[in-house]
Amino acid sequence: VKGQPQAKPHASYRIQEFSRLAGVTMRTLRHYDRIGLLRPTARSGAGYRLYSRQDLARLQQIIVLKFVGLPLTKIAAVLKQPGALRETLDGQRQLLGEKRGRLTMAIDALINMSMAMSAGEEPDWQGVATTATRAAAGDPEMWWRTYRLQEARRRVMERRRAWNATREDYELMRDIKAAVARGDGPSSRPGRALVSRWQDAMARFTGGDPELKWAIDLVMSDRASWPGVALGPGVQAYFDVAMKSA
Amino acid sequence: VKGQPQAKPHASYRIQEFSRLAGVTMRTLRHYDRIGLLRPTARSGAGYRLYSRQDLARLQQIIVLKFVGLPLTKIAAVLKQPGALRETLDGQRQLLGEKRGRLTMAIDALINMSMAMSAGEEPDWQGVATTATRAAAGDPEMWWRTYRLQEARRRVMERRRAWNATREDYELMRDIKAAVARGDGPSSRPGRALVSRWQDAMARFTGGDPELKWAIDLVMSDRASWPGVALGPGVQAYFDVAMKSA
DNA sequence: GGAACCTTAACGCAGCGTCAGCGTAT
DNA sequence: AATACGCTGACGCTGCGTTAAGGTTC
Repeated sequence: VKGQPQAKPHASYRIQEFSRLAGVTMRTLRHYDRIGLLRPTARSGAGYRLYSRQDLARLQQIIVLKFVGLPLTKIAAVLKQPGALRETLDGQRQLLGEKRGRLTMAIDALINMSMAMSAGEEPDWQGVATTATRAAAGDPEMWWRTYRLQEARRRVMERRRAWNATREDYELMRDIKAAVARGDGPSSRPGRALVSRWQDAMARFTGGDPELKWAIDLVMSDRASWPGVALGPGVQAYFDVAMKSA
Repeated sequence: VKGQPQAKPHASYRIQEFSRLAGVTMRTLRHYDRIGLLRPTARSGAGYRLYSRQDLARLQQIIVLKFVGLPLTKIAAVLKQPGALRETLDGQRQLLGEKRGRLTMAIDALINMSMAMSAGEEPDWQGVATTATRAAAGDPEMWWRTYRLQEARRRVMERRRAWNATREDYELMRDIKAAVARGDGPSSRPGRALVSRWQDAMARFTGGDPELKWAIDLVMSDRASWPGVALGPGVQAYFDVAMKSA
């Protein structure tokens, strides 16, 4: 009755074959069906689920979104409203970054405990407990901020290594310094042009990476602790404006 | 009846005060009580839970162990058998490292998708899906290993930056090279002494950090891809023996 | 006697794994 | 008639949050 050799035309995969094809379990597929996340294209007379190629494409999207940590309900939402995808993913990136920060803290705690025990001491339960409760509460206390800052610095440095500044960039810095020296602020007429040039440069630097943008923002907002890299308050003002309106 | 001003002597904290003291919710305390993880020292006549200082100490240990990702059942186990603590923590370190690796992969995936979308393209759903299923399965395929390797390299490099080699270390390397040149292998009589010196040096380098040891092992086992750092197969043999028997 | 505090019991949550009990295709 | 495959419940798991309905202390 069926003759096609390769391409199954319609909705020809039964659940087992389909699950192996996609690398998920059958139980998962039934679950997705029940909650309405991925309904098979058709059902056989006996009620067998019949999946198609389109189903596979959709399932792969689901897998990816699950991999980046989205809950199934949000996955359903973004698949229904693809316009919100960008935003959702960017938010997710932020979130994963924080998670990684906490993981790093936990790993560091383990290292410290390990070292203490190697030295025959008791681990500092109380100290770690304080850090832990703060981190769990998402408390923006010193410790936590420090970690986010570290992560942010790491990212900015990484990017900077892979980056080679163009002549434009140097000219921009020169022009901004000159403007500051003349007393032109970022909201003056020539200043606004500089701000927009700065934004362009930043966009090139970040490559449209919002996490990197956040990182830069974080690092710059910590300028109090920057040692010798004083840009001067005038230049700083340019940065602030460029950042806020970007 | 009670007169002590500061130090509550016996079991004087009721649940609310105690929860605030420790930074956990009352519900959590009740939960721990029910599952037998942390029973209050006493109960009042009316059945109120009464916690003591010892309870606080134990709770802090629990908090720490939870922070590093141990499930409550395992926490109960290691608190009952403190001898297994070392091992448990080391295993946990390994596990968290892997988790962080997967998080990094997810973040990278997000970055790639973000870049694709910025360029007006569709994200590579299928490609990411493959990676995702492999990572989820803990599949020791290329990708996965690559990530573990990257992490391992990062750790070794980090440590190396903070490390300054002593004269002993240089002498050790010289001696080993000499031994190899003479044809003495790691199982020869003089060779065994060198192996044990190497182990000592490694112990100093890792500071008793098993994750770092794993990292070194991983990086070294990938020697095929080391570019110019050829130690020569003779030296390599020393390393392998030292590593295996450490 | 009212406010603040305590108790137990029980449902809900996310994302499936894992039976159990029963049809279907071949 | 055996075997592999499919179906729908329904409970279990983790670590609590969150009512609900009621006692205790001051």
